[in-house]
Amino acid sequence: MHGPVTDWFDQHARDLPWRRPEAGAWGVMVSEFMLQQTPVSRVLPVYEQWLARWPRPADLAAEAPGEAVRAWGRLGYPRRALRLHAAASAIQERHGGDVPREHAQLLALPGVGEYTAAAVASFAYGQRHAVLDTNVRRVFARAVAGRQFPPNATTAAERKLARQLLPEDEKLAARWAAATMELGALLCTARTPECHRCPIASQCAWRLAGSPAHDGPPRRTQTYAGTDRQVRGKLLAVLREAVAPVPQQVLDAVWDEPVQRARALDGLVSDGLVEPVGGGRYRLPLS
DNA sequence: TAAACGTGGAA
DNA sequence: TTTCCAAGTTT
Repeated sequence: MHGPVTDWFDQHARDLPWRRPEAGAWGVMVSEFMLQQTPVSRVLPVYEQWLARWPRPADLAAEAPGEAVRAWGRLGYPRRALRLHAAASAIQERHGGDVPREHAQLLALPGVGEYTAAAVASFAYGQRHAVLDTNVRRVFARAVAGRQFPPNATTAAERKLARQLLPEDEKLAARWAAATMELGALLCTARTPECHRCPIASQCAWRLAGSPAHDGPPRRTQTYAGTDRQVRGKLLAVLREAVAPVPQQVLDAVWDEPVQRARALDGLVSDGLVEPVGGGRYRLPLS
């Protein structure tokens, strides 16, 4: 199935800015942080702003972490901004300002997990790594395992399968990784897959089995309304827009339940996303 | 291992 | 209107 998939990719791959040669490893890394749990369409404008403002890791490392949080805008999960800033600092201190090539060194950076380390090594440096994101896992679940959806958490069996399917040739392996991910993102989607356009529809185990509905344990869904996360989001939105420290009283206006509001603010402070400056005032972190 | 962690667009 | 979903990591 490799040929059809990589051929399809050559014809249909999106022209995304982080796929252009000028993006470099830093561009790839920034995009990978932003794309964690966030759609491409929302990442695009913020990515352009970040790369224009901080074209190298050293440029971001020289800024206050709060500026990263501010520039993160409404992408969500703002701890990613903090971790990307910390990763830039680590790259500056430990790697002379260059994004490391070694998977183990990438993995040691803040905010870089199994997926992101493999993605940067593969996409930026053309190395041979099994890149297992939600798209690839879904493609393999369907094409190989004959199931509609992969398990909730990545399993050893999935990693083994991904390694087995990885072409031996390094450059081909990197293309395969990008191609399987793109296939999952564009055609083999979660909700309404476009099997009629899929280059491996005739070999897909799930289709051949009659496209059976998901049976295993229910897929985890998350609530949001009324949670601490929603309160944190409202608090941080005020602080992102503020140019000066914000009085407690202003923050109090975003949520009426005082216990939950205090808990959310404490959480933001302990996460390093918010800095108390005394006198009951708060701001995005300067250090 | 499971829960926490944002946000907004599409179905 | 509600639910689902989006290139995960950390604890």
